[in-house]
Amino acid sequence: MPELPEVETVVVGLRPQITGAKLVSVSNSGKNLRYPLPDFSTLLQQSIQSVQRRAKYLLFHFENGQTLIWHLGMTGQFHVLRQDEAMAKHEHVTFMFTNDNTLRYRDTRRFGYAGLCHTNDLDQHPWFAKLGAEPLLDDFSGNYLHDTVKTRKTSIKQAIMDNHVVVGVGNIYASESLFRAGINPTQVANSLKPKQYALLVQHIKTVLAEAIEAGGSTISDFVKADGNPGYFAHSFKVYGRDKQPCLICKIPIEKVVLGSRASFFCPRCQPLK
DNA sequence: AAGGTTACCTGCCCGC
DNA sequence: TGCGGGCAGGTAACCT
Repeated sequence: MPELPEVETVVVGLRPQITGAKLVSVSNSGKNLRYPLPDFSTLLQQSIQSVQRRAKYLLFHFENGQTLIWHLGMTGQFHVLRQDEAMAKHEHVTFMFTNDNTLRYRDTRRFGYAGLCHTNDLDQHPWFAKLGAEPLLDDFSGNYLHDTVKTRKTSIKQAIMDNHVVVGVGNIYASESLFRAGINPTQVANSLKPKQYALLVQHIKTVLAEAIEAGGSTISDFVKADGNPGYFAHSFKVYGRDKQPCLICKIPIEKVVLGSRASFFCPRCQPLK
């Protein structure tokens, strides 16, 4: 489900609701997520000091120097609810706080996963150690992208969806940023012109920033922490628009499968070179 | 080392 | 109406 803008939206929504809250108990459905859940007992009686995003992970920093790391997978959702509100279908973890609030984790497909790590050791954690650049930071540049994919013969779309290259760009925003940059998704990653790497980087940054501004993209089940959908899906120019007219040149948008992921592009606006 | 395939899981939509 | 196949926003363990 969530790419970087959706995770950022969840973090921004949760932050004011749970920062400072002291954890009193944790319960779970008994079903595993992608991996077994961590032992939450060291977090009991600890307050959440801050909530951050890194790549597509949520980070909950606790006062004892531990960080709860959480990935939403494809269908993960967090909701802050009162303690007396009933457990929803597919709700798998419930965190109870001293202020009568609860943080609930729902995940239909259970591709989400969580882990615990000392905050100072986050960079060495296996989930983070090999990650590429954060797309919204200045070190993600045309030169960086060019240098990072110079040995890659895969498609440019698969390259920008690879966490080792740049984090947070999933299937939707990969197609959308390539359209904006006028680059064909099937183009071999190391064959772009220098200016195209810079252009693509610029468009990845702007499309992600615009999507964050819109509260993310809701296709079927993404919801913000307040339970409402994000609105960026209305701004899709190619994603899911197979056979519909290009918004620029009116010829039909095409669909191609790359790395077993659907990819959408305009053959005229994104010529293969 | 890069790249292809498979697996994890549920729900929905489509065609027969 | 029912069933099977394919597909869905992600990641990583395996192979070659």
